[in-house]
Amino acid sequence: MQKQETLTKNQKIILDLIEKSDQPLKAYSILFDVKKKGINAPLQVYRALNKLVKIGKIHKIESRNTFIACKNSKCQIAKATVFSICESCEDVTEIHDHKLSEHLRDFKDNKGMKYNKYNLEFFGLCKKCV
Amino acid sequence: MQKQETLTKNQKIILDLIEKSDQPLKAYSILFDVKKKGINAPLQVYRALNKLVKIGKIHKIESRNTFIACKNSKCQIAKATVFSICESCEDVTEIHDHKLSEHLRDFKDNKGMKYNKYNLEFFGLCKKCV
DNA sequence: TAACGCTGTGTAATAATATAACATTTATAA
DNA sequence: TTATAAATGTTATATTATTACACAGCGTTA
Repeated sequence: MQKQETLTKNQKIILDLIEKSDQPLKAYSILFDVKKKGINAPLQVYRALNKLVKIGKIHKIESRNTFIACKNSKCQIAKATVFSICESCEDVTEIHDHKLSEHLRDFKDNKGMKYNKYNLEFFGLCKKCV
Repeated sequence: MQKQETLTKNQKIILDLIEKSDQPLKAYSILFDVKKKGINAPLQVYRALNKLVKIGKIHKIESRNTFIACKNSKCQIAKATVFSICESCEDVTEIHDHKLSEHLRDFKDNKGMKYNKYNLEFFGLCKKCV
């Protein structure tokens, strides 16, 4: 078990906000929203975001510079992430596919590289936008 | 066949530079390097980069905001990219793994999403940095 | 208790990445 | 030739993220 009780005030405020949104949020939109709670500077937001990413509570969507809560309770460390992104409406969903995860986890290149993490982003059009 | 002869002057200058580097380059470091060739503004660089990405000559490493040439002559459109990234020395290699590509290409989620592109980034430590 | 290391805080300034808006030019196609 | 799509050059600005510094809180341990 991870000790999630140890989140600090700022970290909790920001995690709460992200968890309440089903879509990814941008750092500066988070900043705007938490100003009423006394968080005033970008750095305060980025520090909390970095920590939350580190402990696997949220993920960063690299191609969009946004942050989304991890719904998978098992996913305690951000080692392996797969997202589906609609290029029209920007809707993002985290994918948990056992078979795919297996393949990615087991992947070996021919360079002797030691992997500890991966991030996969699928792009396309969702049902609504097709 | 793609008509690669149709690259414009700016596009050629920037593609040349990226191709000569075996490691990914940042937009503003490219800008610095091409100033002597009369390219003066960020937008000129970004326009060329975007075009080159679009036609598959280069790829963007999303987690690093850098651009790397595609060594695979078949890779004419940037639909499917896999990179290995060393978190210590930041060395980046493009991976072409047939089996992996098959799995990714064939991936279907349960949302009825229509994919046209994916990007996968593996992180770890390269031989030198282990 | 005191000294230390570690993590987090608050604040100001600034760096790094990327785009908007506009006028103009060049290339391609009808 | 005209028109139309794509690229250019330029200025300004938006967006994303970090550096630097002073300090507070907490657990360890000497």
